[in-house]
Amino acid sequence: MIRTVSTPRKHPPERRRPGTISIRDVALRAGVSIATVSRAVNRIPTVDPELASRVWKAIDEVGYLPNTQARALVSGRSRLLGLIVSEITNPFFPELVQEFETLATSQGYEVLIGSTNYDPARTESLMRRLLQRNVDGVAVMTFGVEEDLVKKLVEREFPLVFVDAGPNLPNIHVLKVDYGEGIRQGVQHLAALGHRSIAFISGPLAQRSPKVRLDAFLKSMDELGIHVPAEHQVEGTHTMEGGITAMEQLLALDKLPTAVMCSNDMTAIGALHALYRTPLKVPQDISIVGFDDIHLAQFMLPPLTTVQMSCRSLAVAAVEALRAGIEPDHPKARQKEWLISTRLVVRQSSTFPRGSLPAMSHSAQQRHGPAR
Amino acid sequence: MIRTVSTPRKHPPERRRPGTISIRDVALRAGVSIATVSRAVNRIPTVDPELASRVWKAIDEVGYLPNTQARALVSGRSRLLGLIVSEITNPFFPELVQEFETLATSQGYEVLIGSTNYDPARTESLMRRLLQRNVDGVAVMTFGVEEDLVKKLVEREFPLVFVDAGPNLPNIHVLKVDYGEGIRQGVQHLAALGHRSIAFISGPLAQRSPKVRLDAFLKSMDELGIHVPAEHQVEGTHTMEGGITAMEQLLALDKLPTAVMCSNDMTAIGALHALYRTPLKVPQDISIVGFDDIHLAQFMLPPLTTVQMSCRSLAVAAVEALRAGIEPDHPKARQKEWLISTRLVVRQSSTFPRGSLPAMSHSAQQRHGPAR
DNA sequence: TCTGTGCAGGGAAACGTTTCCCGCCTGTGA
DNA sequence: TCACAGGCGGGAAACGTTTCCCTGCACAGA
Repeated sequence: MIRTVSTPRKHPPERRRPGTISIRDVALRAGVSIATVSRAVNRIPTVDPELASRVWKAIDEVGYLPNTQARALVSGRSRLLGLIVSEITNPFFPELVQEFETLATSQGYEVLIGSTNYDPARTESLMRRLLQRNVDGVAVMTFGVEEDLVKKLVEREFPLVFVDAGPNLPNIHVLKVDYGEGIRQGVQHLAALGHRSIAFISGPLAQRSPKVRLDAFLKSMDELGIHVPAEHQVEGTHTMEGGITAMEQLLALDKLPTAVMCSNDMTAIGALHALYRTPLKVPQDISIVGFDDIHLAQFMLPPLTTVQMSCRSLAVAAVEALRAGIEPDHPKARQKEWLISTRLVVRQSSTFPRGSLPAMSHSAQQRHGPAR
Repeated sequence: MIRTVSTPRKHPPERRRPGTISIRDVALRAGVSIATVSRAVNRIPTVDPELASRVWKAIDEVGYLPNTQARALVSGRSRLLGLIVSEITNPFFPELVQEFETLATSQGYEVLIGSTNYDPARTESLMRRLLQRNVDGVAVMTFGVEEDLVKKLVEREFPLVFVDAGPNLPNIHVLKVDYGEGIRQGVQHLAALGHRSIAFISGPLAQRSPKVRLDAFLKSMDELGIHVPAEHQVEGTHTMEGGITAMEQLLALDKLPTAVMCSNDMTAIGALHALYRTPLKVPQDISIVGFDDIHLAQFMLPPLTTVQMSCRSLAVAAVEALRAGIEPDHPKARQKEWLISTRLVVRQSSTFPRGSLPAMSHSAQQRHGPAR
């Protein structure tokens, strides 16, 4: 090692974790230069197979693991992805996190998860931390966080993935969820069963995605020529508590709707709970349809009819879109929008309204019939 | 800059992300050395206040954010904590993750979350990734993963936190959950109500924590002199599905128990669902008691009586124990065990067994009475 | 045999910090 | 006024990689 000007330091500090072994140890043991070790590790094809195998043997013997931070420092890429969700305790998100994590790690990325809890201060600090950690890209899966909260990331031209809508800028990818399709299926399913009085419990309408879901519902109803009175549009919070409260509002009406669609499954589950406390039976007295198809949905009583938005598709698209933004020669680097489809999953929380036998075939009637 | 031997490189590669600004830019702008900037940023008191404020002004103007990887590389500390859970989709864990994350980030640490999904291969790769990322410490909150899966971490003397039990080595901290206390309260609660035939649905007994919970139950029953026949100990999986299956096993018995304690809340919720499909009423015909007190528990029908293990206490202890292991002069550096208490939360899924009025005061009877 | 070409592999720069070490400046005491 | 002590701040080493550049060797062609 060549020293340039000053005298060598007297007491080189022992900062390394004792067990840590570096590329230098491998090079020493294999009798090659560290450059060659690096090339072998990164599977550069020009390295002599004989040398490479000596290197791999040495790596195995000393138990070498490349230091990711040094790698990141020099290569400028951290192989870290940020994943921002609204609240990790909402059961939809762990499922998404799990899929995202599995995909990302299988492709050599690590995931830093942050939940905003709808708190701007928390989001702000989250952004700063992600920037400091030099994440390669961030997926903002919040279904409607204010965009200016992430403007720091936008400014620095980070690869970003949004759901539903995002600023139209380079490096910004948007996962377009096709709410229309699934929600239309849901509305038509209820209409086909004979429902004409269908209420909707929305999410917090200040957010983008809940608004879009409500609009999709109203549009589908309009297509069928069914009027939705104002008192049949109730704003919830996308939580079970919100679903309970909203359902109680509907229950207080003079004339109950015969079916209720909900903006997400937790809301629907809340609605079910509110109904359990009444003499009303689901689905005989009132049909309930959810949205998301979280794992819990199929275990409800009755199992919840719901519109499925596949976590897996969302995660796959998010990871692929991020990689497209990160890796310059990715085949889909220019693709800005990624479509996520939704579809109805009919279970047992929906049937024909009491008293009005539907104009449908016998088999369909059976299929939609009550569970117990 | 002094070059030693070779000629300067001709085309210094442009690897930096365009928007990135380094400590050098700040130093330039503030007219000080990078050493001074570093000292100012780290609030070293010897730096002249006048200089420091110039530095902070410059930092603000250029929008400087220290690069964590470079910091980690030189300081040997990544300020990353690993958090290993069994499966993120089990509702207990997101609550824990949220608490842990909030605490860790408020103390300047970032969290890398990994779920093992009970898959050794996945765990293996998880460990390798954590080591490569140079985490400062790892909390293994799996309630019973095989210890040899983490032996790489143990070998390298990483600060580690286990739940319930771990190898007795330096740098290993153990969160001792006092299952006994809460479970005894649960058993005594049921016994006081008059139950003598109490079944237990355990978790997977190959794991450590489920075993400990079962033992605590048996011990408490033994203390009361109540015999537990073998067919009243059913092994579940700590999932809702497991709870359903296990409850169905119990329902198939000639003589039903009058109460069932469950090793976790998801199991209890599964048991409730299995019972909904029968004419039996909870709690009038059979009492159900859970364990964990997840958020969902209070929204069950009826709201679930359960033993609370505070996520928050667990997270607080885990983070503090990790810091104790990481920071050499932490006040509690020598503390190896951290006690987590549990306590019964009485809701409405437990009451006296049908037909046998309990020998208790009127007020108590009312308190434990059926909800609806 | 000599020159030219290609390429594998080694030396060292660079990434952005922290921190050691030393020089210089200021202030104090004789 | 000068010597000396103390402390602030700057220069540069070090962290563990990747990758540039260049050397030296093998081999081919004349």
